[in-house]
Amino acid sequence: MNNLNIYTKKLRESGLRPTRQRLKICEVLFSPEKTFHFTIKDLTKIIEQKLSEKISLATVYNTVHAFKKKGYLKEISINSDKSYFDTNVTEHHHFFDEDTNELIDCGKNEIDSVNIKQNITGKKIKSVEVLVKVATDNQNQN
Amino acid sequence: MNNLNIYTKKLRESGLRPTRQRLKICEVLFSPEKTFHFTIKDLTKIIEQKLSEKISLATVYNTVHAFKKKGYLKEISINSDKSYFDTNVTEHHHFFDEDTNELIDCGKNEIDSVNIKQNITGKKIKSVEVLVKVATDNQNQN
DNA sequence: ACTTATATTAAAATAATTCTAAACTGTTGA
DNA sequence: TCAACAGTTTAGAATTATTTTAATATAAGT
Ligand SMILES: [Mn+2]
Ligand SMILES: [Mn+2]
Ligand SMILES: [Zn+2]
Ligand SMILES: [Zn+2]
Repeated sequence: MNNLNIYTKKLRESGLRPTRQRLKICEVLFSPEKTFHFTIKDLTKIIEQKLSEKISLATVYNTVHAFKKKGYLKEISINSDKSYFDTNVTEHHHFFDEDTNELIDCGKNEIDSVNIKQNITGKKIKSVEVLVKVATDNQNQN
Repeated sequence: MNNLNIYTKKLRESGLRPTRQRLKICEVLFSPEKTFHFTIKDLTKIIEQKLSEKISLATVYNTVHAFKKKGYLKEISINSDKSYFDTNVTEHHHFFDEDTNELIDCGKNEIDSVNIKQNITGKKIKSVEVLVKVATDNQNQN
């Protein structure tokens, strides 16, 4: 079974119609061997470059949100004014390079599992994630 | 020495002129006994309510960024399209209530110190913070 | 094929934040 | 004391990410 059929099946199973646009976006997001992080702008650029197809910005937003809702993408909290998304949907930690604004996965085995002693009444823990900010040593004294 | 003099001194020492607006904002941010989290919108609302003074939105932004640069405020990474600020500038962890969008401090003693085994070549760790997302148990299946 | 619910689209709307450029004010030193 | 200047405030415009709108197109079931 080729990728297209796999994506078609995956989408149908999620109750999402396998449209031309969604299949193209699946191809871009899920065919790379490695998972990666991206912004909507990044994704739009990749689509423009790798595909002959033009996909409207609204559709890119719609699709990314639909995929997130289905659990095929994760949104990452970064100190920034734009959203980052992650094709690695497992719970994991990140390094954030403040010099380059680059987000780097941190292997689960690189950080001991975080033990939380406190709990919020009536609330359940949905995720526990660590963000390690890094930068070059020369502290910028502006 | 009253608060105003303290803030005046603090600002002067930072190379910031103790203007009427900055002193008012200091009062709002730093006189409460407890630290707290806020957005620019929150702060603007507090200023409108608690103070006779009107402070322009641009000045609120300018001041918050100036205070952040001087280390009197911290910006918090939340999965959202607006920035949260924290008057607690010590390194600490947070709970984020996904139902209410509320940010709650997690005592340093409630989470064991996080040990990072990986390191990024040429980069220094600037901060290590944990974000615990919580929500009511009934998972929303939308 | 026909129907209908879904999806795509361009364009407009929204919302947070930053920029601009003019007016204002705190500080300094003659 | 006060002129001069750098730093600050301000309203409003600009920018940017994201969402909404409403019209058109398409997938899927009959
Ligand atoms: Mn910012
Ligand atoms: Mn969002
Ligand atoms: Zn990741
Ligand atoms: Zn806090």
